[in-house]
Amino acid sequence: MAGRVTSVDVAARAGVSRSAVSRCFTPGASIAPETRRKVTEAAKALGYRPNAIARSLIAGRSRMIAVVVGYMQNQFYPDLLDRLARELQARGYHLLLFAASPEGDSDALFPQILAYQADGIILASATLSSALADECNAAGIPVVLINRTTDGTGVSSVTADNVNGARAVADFLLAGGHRRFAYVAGTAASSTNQDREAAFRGRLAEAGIGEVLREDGGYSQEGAAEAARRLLTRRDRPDAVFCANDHMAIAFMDAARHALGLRIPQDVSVVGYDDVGPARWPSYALTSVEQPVEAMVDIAASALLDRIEGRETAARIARVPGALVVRSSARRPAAGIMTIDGRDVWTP
Amino acid sequence: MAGRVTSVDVAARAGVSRSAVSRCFTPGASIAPETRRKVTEAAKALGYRPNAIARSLIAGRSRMIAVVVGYMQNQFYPDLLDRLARELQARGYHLLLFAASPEGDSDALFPQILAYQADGIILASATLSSALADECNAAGIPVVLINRTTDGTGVSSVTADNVNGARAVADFLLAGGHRRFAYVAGTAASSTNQDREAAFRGRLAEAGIGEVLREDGGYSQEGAAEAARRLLTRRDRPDAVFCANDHMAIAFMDAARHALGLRIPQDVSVVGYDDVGPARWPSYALTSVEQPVEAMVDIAASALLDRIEGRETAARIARVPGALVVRSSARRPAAGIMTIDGRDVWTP
DNA sequence: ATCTTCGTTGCACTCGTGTGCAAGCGTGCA
DNA sequence: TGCACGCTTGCACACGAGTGCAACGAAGAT
Repeated sequence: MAGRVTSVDVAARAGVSRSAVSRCFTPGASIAPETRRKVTEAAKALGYRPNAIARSLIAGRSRMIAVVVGYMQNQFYPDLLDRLARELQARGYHLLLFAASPEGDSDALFPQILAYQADGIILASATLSSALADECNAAGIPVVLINRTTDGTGVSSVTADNVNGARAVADFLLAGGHRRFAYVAGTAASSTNQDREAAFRGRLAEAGIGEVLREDGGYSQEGAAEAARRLLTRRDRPDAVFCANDHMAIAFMDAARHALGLRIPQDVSVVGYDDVGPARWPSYALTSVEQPVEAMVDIAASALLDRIEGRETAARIARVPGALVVRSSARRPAAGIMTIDGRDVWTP
Repeated sequence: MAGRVTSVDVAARAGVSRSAVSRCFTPGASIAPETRRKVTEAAKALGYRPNAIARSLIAGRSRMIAVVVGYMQNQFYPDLLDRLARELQARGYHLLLFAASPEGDSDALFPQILAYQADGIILASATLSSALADECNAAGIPVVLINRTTDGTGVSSVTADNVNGARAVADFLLAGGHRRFAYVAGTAASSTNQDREAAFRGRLAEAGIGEVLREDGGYSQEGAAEAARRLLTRRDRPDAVFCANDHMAIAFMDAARHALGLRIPQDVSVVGYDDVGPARWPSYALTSVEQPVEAMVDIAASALLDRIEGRETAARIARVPGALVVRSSARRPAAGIMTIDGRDVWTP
């Protein structure tokens, strides 16, 4: 029962006081080398590990970060979670995972997060209600949103540079000679979706394209497949479709090919957003704007920990640029594509 | 600063002792209705939430379950994690997530799991070293392995019924008239891989097939693609390939089609294991043995919580059956396929 | 030899909550 | 009316560790 060893046991065996044991495990505390040796030895012999729970109680910091995720079908979120767990572990923090129910009653999570004294909270979902973020912020818990922004002040956020990303998609499709455009939307209320749609339409409008078809895919594959059926059976079928994320783009492609018998990109070009793993699978070879998971995690972790550890008090709003990775799901323009590190990238 | 409200504040406002506050939030404690009302009112007014950390300290139970995952590329694991988080939340537990490094030095996690006083631990990976499981078990922490078994006693495990699953694959491929078989292996040391391979070979041997080609895919897509290149460029190319999981089967199919120009299933039949989301995507339509996430999570959670809460002391070894879902990545036998709940299932 | 100084140590209090124990109170029965 | 019983309640201790404070000892300075 190694789990039941306390500092009292170690102190007794080492012949010192309990304070000495505590100081031995507290970096920077005043302790004689000889005492440290005795304590370390006794601790090892007994298999002693300081109880993080008790430490949290007195320190007022749990070194736990609550992470709330919505759904995991979109490979972007598992990747994010994986990186996040490693990054936080490396920095001495741990990750308390909460799954928000799809209906968005994530408010029920607030008391639980509070109860566990999480030092910070990361909301990783484009669709979570921002009420949770505001509540936590009001309670004094630093919050970082990933893949979403909010109007509430004091809340940090890390997103892709959706505006420039969506503009690049518009430029890329225009350069490819497309004429009839469509947008398959994610959840309309999500800021990420709004930014992508507005920037895409805006750039097209600058180029004189006023009409952009629109279908709501609700960030789901069923929604995207349905959108494909509706868009691609129109008489004035679009020849270029921008899906709000890869997860939907893949379902869109599958529906176009297998349900409607169309060829990609000959009959219709498809572009996604995220550049997740499956986008690279040869069956899709999806042209997509990358959302750099590593960079986003680094920034999110730093923003959160800087606030938790008091190095900074202001909220940080970060927009991370990502390349438009060109593969073969969309007609390629004659110029503007460069190969960088083995990837074809749109650089007009 | 709603987070700084303690039971002392609530007691003062309600005009009762701190004990009364505690009892108000302890199910089954002796407390008068009127007192409860006063406490509840004061608590609500102050935004009081019992501190789970302090509660854990005194109760000796943290109501946290450590979950260790290996990698998240294989969609099975995100799905598992998602279900697990919801199930544990529903039962009043929370999930402390640990990402094990791919090299398998997951032993560094042991002290951390111990320090946080996790009530139990779930190891969700086919490839994690069982040393961690044995250490936790020795420390008196209930352990459940998912997707892996171990020889160590006292450790519960939940796996698919790999033996019957792999046998079904062999039967299915034999019924489809295939002659030359190959197996793309996962990590050789994983019990899941061993079970699947042995059962597959065993069943084929019973049918008089002694030779089964083998390539190691190491549970990675790169490995599977390489395996495809090696197997499918042989003079005696196999006409039926069983991949140890869907994640590899998908990469195998992509390599076969796009790198080698083969048709599936005309030139080669492919069968996977797990029946993850992408297996259903029309581009793959992968025939695969299902690994029922919901059932596995239910069993794992019950097995763990029954031990934690003292209802049971023995370890439980569960093998969950899963159907062989027939799609079009493998030649279909003339008979033996039934449609159940909209799925084509192999039922010889 | 005496005083000062600095590093080290232990005492005791603290974090926020659960709970055994005994006292308090009200009620029902004889 | 008196007694016993049961439900409530508060006191006090416990959980396991961090830390300010004062005392202690050794070493250096005068």
